[in-house]
Amino acid sequence: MATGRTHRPATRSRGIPEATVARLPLYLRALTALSERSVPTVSSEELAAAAGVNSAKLRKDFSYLGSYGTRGVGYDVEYLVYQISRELGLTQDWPVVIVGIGNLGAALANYGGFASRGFRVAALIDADPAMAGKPVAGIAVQHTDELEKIITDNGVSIGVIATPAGAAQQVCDRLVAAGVTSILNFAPTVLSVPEGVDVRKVDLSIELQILAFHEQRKAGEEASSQDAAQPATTPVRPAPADDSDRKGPDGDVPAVMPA
Amino acid sequence: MATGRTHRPATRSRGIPEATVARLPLYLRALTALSERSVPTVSSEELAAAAGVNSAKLRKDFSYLGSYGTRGVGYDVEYLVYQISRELGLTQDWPVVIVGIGNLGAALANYGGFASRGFRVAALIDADPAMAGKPVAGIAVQHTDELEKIITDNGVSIGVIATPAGAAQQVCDRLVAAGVTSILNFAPTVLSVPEGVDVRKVDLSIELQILAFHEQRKAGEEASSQDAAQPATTPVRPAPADDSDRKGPDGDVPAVMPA
DNA sequence: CCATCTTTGTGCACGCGTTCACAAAGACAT
DNA sequence: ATGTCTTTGTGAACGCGTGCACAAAGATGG
Repeated sequence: MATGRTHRPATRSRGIPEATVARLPLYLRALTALSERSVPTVSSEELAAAAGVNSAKLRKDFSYLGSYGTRGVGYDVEYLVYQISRELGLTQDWPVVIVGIGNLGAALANYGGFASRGFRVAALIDADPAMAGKPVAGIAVQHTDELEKIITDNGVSIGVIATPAGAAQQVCDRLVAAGVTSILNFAPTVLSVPEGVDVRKVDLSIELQILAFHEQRKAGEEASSQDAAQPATTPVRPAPADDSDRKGPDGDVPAVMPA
Repeated sequence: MATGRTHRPATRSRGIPEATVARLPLYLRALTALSERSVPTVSSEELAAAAGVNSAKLRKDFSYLGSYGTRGVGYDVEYLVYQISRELGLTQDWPVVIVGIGNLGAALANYGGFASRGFRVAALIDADPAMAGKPVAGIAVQHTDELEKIITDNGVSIGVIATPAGAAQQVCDRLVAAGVTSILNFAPTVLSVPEGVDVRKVDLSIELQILAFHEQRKAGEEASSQDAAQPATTPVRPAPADDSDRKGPDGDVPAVMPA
């Protein structure tokens, strides 16, 4: 996923497919809920329903971890919680730093799900000197100048970037230089990192745009013609030397455009 | 389930693959930046680098939209911005409601990227009566009781859920019943919705757990054995008939072993 | 101990997505 | 015009992920 250049297999994570890894937290959450209700065992069918996936997929996912089920019975909830936690590395403590304590950064710092499972907010960092010392979520914000020291002193390997887009790459570079090897990026920018550093991005506006696409498709089966027909700026084609037999702006793939 | 048609095409959105749709916002962002710098044209190679993807992939993605490039030159930036915007449905206005104005909800309401491109925060809704009338990001929070009326009056089709997990499904149901057909879910829960409703989820702790997995792998190439060996609760196996030679909690290298 | 029933674990096939590699198309110089 | 050079658009191959369908494994009852 890293925006680096080389194309890593990315899926050869010790034999466990990336798609499976992405679902393990989902299973873990469902299992934890069952555990709190003292449910001793669960079948793949039940657990799959709770996690919102196909039961065959769930069984195949678990098969990558080992044979932890009992045929005819199902899976032992507690045991599975432990196994998945261990596989995800949640049995150890992960100190995390959040850089950029604006609205979003503060919300993340206050987010309960953070500290709940293995993750601990080691520090909050912001570039604004006025923020320094101010407590957010019970933790005093520190200035960006301290970044390198904080990372090394606390052995932080996971960083969260919640800065404006303009500062993200610079912050990223400093985090990586200081030893961070996993980054969760909330800034709307593509981060480029060296090989071996993982980057995952959470991008609000991208998600909304994807929804808008499907929404338009759903609504625009027969009534979307006038909306996009007259934009502010006329969609003039770049005028390619010869404009005679162009297929037209809509080309051969009319997509949503009415015939 | 999707028993209606051919088992959930999901990707047959009129010829444009889902994976491509997910990248269009990325291209659009890079193109917008170029546009602001008054760059007239851009090659697939340059744009791909800016978006952090492979150039062949980018060209193929664009080919689904039509033939908008000029061989030997590249793509006209302005024209492409328009085409992608139109394809994503960003040439029209999308009123959005945010339900759950806690730390996260408030941060989302303040998020600039929201209103910037086609999306408009039509209302903020919270279940806490004390919040009602209080302005957040310049908009007065309204009580949950008004939810249905707000949706229908404003013609809202996109809803953002930023409530606690416990309330998410209920809120979701009400949104859908009121006419919302696209939901962006920030609550750590699996939402179940009827056919025809799109749900995208943004889950902080899942992203962190995925990072932790890779982090553990990177760090644990030779030192991960003792960490998980002594958990608080001993990972007792559910005691199957035979417990002889289990691979053990840290006997990794399970199933698939690369040749 | 045997028969039956439940549920796991997985072989297999299929389809989507990615990438390579190259022919087609157009710009540009002569 | 013609040739050369650049860059697009895409055919084809390959690999990953998904879901079906079933045999193996174990529980349970007689």
